[in-house]
Amino acid sequence: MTTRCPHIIDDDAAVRDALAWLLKAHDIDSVVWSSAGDFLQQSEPTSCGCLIVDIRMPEMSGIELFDRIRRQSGDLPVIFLTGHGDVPMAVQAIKDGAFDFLEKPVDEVLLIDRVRAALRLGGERANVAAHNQEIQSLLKELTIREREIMECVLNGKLNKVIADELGIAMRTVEVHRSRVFEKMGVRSAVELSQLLSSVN
Amino acid sequence: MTTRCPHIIDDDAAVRDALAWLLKAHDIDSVVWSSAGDFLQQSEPTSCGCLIVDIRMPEMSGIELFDRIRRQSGDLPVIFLTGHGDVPMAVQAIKDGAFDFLEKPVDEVLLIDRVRAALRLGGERANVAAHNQEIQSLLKELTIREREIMECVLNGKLNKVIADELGIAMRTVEVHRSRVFEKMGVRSAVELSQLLSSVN
DNA sequence: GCTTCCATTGTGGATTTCCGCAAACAACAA
DNA sequence: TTGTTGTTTGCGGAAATCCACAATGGAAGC
Repeated sequence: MTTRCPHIIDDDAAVRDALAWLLKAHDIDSVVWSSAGDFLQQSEPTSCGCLIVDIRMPEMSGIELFDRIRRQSGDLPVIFLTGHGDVPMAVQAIKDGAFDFLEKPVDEVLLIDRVRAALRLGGERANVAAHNQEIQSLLKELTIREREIMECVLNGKLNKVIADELGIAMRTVEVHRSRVFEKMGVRSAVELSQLLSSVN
Repeated sequence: MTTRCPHIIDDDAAVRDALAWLLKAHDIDSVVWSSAGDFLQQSEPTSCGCLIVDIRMPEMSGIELFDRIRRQSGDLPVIFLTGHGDVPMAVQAIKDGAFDFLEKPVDEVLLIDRVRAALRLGGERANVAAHNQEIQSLLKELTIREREIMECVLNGKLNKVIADELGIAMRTVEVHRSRVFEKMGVRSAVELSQLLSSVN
């Protein structure tokens, strides 16, 4: 929830400074990196609102970087910049979930617009991710048995049925069920179902 | 559930016949159209599994067609073919939800692969759409009051609370609630919640 | 050995849901 | 006028949920 801003990755110092300057001229602070590796290792995950990546880099290509970001930094909106892009590359990037794919020289107005949109989307995604994170940590608090009972409850089974299937007393099911609700912070099976519907 | 196959739209008879022949050589039947308008007006919606569209057409461009398909025929996977495509066009197409964007001359193996994938996706989408259609038609059977009570139930409210909020007797709520379950073909609030989670 | 956590079960009562049977009232169509 | 549909309500009982209080046994950790 802090100051999420675009991070620029480009091996050409002149280019990335020009980009940063352009953004700054539109009141957008940014962070620059000279390589994808530096970004992945040193960047503060919470500071990054979107990525602007030059696709023609030594060491690690933008596409390759994109793959790693998917795993590490969650789903950050990535704007690819390229001087030598072709259609298949652009298609693949977008299909893989890139936010945009722009050719250099890029129209300034267009770029600023896309950066703003990417930051907006990045913020939304971060919120969703944070929410999912909360749910996951709640789920982690459940014991195995509780998770088991929860599954049954989510399948709409009655306590009696669950008790029968698991070969335990109904009272036990009630206790687990109650504890699941308590730990998950809900008060009914419906709430639980809706809470988890966004995750699963 | 009948024989969904690719539909080819191209104003050049030689091209579309060549495409149809190529597909046939791989055991894929297809239907050809000489214009987007013809397709939109005359095609049987249930016969179409995916679209192969040349983007350089008179009358109506592929992009324009794509827009109309979105509205009319649901979400059919669309493979764009183009001889003069550029990166921005491709990016826009994919972002708008096109299945793929291929440049001519297209590699035969690649095309066949993409067509097969598009057909597969088209089948899945058709199933999902059919399922949603069913749910929608079920929802349409509900009376206004029933929908109202359903909303409350989905919010996890107890009958007592609902009755209080709506200023009616608890028994009335029970009746509506019961009828909602009956009409929607579920047996509990949880099932109802999960049934609707995919739609809403 | 002791503590903590987990799973288990019981009793008993309050609350809620589920449901059949019965019926009143209004709006609207045949 | 008659019939249908939607909304409303009551009664009463069976079934299920919710919950406080109380307790046992096993496994893991200190």
